[in-house]
Amino acid sequence: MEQTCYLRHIAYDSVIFGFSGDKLKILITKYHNTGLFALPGGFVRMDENLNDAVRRGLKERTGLDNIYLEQFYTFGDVARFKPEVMKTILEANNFSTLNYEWMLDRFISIAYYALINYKDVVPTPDVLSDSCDWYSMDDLPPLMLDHSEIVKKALQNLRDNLERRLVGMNLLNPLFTMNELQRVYEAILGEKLHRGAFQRKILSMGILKRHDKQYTGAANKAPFLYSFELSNGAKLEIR
Amino acid sequence: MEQTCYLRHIAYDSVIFGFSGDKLKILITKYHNTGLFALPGGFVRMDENLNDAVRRGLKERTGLDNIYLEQFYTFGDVARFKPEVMKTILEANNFSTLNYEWMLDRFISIAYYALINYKDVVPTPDVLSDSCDWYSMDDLPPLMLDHSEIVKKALQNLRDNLERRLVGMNLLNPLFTMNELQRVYEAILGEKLHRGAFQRKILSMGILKRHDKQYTGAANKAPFLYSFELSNGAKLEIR
DNA sequence: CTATTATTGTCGCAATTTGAGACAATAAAT
DNA sequence: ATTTATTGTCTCAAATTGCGACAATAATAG
Repeated sequence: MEQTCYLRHIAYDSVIFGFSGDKLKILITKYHNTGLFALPGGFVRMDENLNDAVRRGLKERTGLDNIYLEQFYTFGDVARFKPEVMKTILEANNFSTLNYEWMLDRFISIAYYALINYKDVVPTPDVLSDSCDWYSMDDLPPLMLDHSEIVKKALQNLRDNLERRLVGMNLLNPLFTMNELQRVYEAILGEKLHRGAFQRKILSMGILKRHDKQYTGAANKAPFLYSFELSNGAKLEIR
Repeated sequence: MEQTCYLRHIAYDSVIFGFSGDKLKILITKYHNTGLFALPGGFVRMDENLNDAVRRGLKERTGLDNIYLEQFYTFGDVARFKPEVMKTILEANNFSTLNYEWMLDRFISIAYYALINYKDVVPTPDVLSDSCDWYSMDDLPPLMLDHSEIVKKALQNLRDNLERRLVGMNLLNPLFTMNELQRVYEAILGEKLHRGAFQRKILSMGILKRHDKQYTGAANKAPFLYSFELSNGAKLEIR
């Protein structure tokens, strides 16, 4: 983690979405001894693709490879330059600000959102953080710098892309019921959808493969399980 | 243009769209004595917002303020790091590579697209370029580095945003006919649209104000002129 | 002044998509 | 066997879209 290792002035932040208990959640880290909450982020090595840097960070935080990842905006206002904040974090961790002076510079942050299966993840804090935990989108702690704005824009982008790309299933198990999928869509869009119309629409797209029924033990008709599968050689991008 | 003035490793590129002769066009600059074509780009000052840097560059290139501008992607692959190219440009302009060594570093580029009224612009080359001219999207010269990819992605984004935001009119005069607007949409989407359906749809959105007719001298019914105007307090963002 | 021509604003109709409710099927409990 | 909750599917109305048609009209030609 030396100065020469990373591109100066460049950082990334990631909004990592998961779905649990009918709620859309994201991963938030908390820095040691500071009470500061932040999005998981990191820096780009000199010899590393930007996208690869983000995937590396995601791997460290979630243990997952092959995550659905989307870049959505780059934040570059001068107002986000607040060296005191970074200084606080470094000092709270007994990092000499001499060696890490480059971290006190102005940064531009490229923001990504990721969709992962909540169950697959054991959130792991990094060196500076003492926790990395899920928070419901409707119950986030106050975030440092402009991270609240980043989250807001991430959700906005996810919603916009929900129909065009077919990303809902990335938040679920490989096998899921129609009801689970609908609840994911409802959590993302923040509104109730009509069951019949939703089922009809999704099925008409021909991207789901139907499997055996799921017998949950509940006293009612068992739902089919589905997996995401392009039957014909259809492209992922709709339209 | 000294080293200390700009943020290292950070550049922007802009895809500036105009509409003329039923064609969608963009501005391309050509560097002195090199035969290299590129998108208009620039750097971010230490004390300057990223978005402001782009607007500053746009102002220099087009003379226009208040341009419709959209950030769409940040390109950060290592593969775009080709110091020879920049060196060629600097040497062709008799710029000492000593003073401009920072320009030979690896850069991450934040890409924007702009929509402007073709007629309003007198394209102006910068210090390093000997021309800044319009090129039809279907007849672009070979562009340096990954600039062709940037253009491709810009068009893709513009198309995706065309319905959601109502951006077509930014390429036209304040007063325009329905036919002109349709031709803009067709140029962007790259397909013919049905006249009746287009008119009905646009008018139903209630965002156009109808003005007097335009008597062109042609032997046919004169079309109405329209301007873009939100009648009720509607938001620009649709949906 | 009348006929012609090209283009415009608008309408009608069929086809398609969407919203909302209804109903039979069914897995498990009573 | 009956009840309960949920599922898959259907029907019908409402809204949207694709496509052609028609009258209106600005200028020109005769």
